[in-house]
Amino acid sequence: MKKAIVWHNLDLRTEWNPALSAAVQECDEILPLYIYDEKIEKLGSASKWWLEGALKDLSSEYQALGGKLCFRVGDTKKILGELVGKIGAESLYFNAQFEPAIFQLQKQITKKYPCEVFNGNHLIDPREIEVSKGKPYSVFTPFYKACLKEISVPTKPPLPRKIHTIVSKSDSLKFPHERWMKKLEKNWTPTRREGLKHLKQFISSSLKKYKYDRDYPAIKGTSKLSPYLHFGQLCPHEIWHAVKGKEAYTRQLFWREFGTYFLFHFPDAQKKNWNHKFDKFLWDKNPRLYEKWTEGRTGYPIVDAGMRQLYETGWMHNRLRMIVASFLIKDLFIHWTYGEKWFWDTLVDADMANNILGWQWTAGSGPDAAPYFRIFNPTLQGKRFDPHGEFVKEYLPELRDLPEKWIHQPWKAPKEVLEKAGIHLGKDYPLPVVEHEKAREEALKRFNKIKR
DNA sequence: TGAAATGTTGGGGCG
DNA sequence: ACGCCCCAACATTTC
Repeated sequence: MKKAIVWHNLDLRTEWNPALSAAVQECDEILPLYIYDEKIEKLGSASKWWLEGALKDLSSEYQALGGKLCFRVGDTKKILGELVGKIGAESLYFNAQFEPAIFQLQKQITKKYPCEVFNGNHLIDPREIEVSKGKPYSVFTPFYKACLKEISVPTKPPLPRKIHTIVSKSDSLKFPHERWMKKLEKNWTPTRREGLKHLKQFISSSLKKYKYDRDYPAIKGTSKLSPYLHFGQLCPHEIWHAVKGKEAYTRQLFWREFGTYFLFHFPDAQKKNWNHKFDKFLWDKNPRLYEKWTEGRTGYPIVDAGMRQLYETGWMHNRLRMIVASFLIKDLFIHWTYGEKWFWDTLVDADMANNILGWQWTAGSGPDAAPYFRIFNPTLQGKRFDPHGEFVKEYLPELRDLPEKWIHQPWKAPKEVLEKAGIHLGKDYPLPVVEHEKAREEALKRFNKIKR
């Protein structure tokens, strides 16, 4: 009788799960286990909400297979040690995680117990992409090309209709609920079935025009698969096969790989500027402005609409992530780590590596980053990517009656236009908290100081 | 996965 | 008819 533990991490699915498939094939009985360990990674609010739903869903997937998932809260090593002894497990099966803390933990576990480790959550293994001149890739395109040259994506691993699991006592699946999470319930269903539905729908209706549509927040042109991918309810391998050949989308899948690769090779980047020149940058501490940014009350409609979409739905369109990030950093001079924290807490797809890469990219301190002088003009970005103001009006109903011409710059609208639209600036909708043109000049000055 | 400043060109108005 | 000027429209450079 061979017994083993299947240790789930961010692979909350039974199908398309190489670790689980191998365990079921090679063992007589398994104990499927998920451990929530805050010492390894403390989740944000939105992630906790999603995790709870995803674990419920995983439980029911196991039930459908005639098995049962064990869920525990606490210290991973302690719990694993206890369970290995209790059930007499010969080995552990799991999919690799490459975030620094969990990677180190998995490494230690591997030394302690016989383990079978698989790559179930990523298209590439960051250790296997050849580094050039002894250094990891720090530019996306060559990295991407190297991946495509190396890559061989496995096909679906087999999983029997019925599996035998060992039942062990579980902790409660419930996280404390915040009132805010009601908003998430309205917008998301955190199950694999729903993820598959999104995938199917995306392929049939948006994939063809993805390259163009993905930049327009008013168009539902993106896949919205990110939370399902993050929690491993969908496997990147199955997405790869499903969208095969669509370069614009595949490229985005590889930005996720690049994020993982980047943080794996530069774990310090989690807290510190990857480019140390930026350590000398003069940031402002301005809690009042930061708060206005989080609330979507900066007076720049495209920024505010993005921030409110995030708060209302737990998700933000990619184009807007770039715009609001540029605004926080280059118009308000607030350190990127503040933005990173807010995203971590509120995004349902909050992913450590992607989040860090995204923010360092915007700040200019990351690899292959936007040059410091690349500063988004929120009015122009609005006009370009939400030309009719449809998106802005969806999240800023107070601007509903403002004509297209002024929708991205209400402060410039003539008095009578504002009156007719029923808007008293500074009351119904804020005046701009900073003047972009001046902020831009100031940003260039400050960036110039650290250039050299 | 920028935007502003500066440079160049060419058509049309006009003396 | 010609040259001059103006200024879009586009291209290039700079931050």
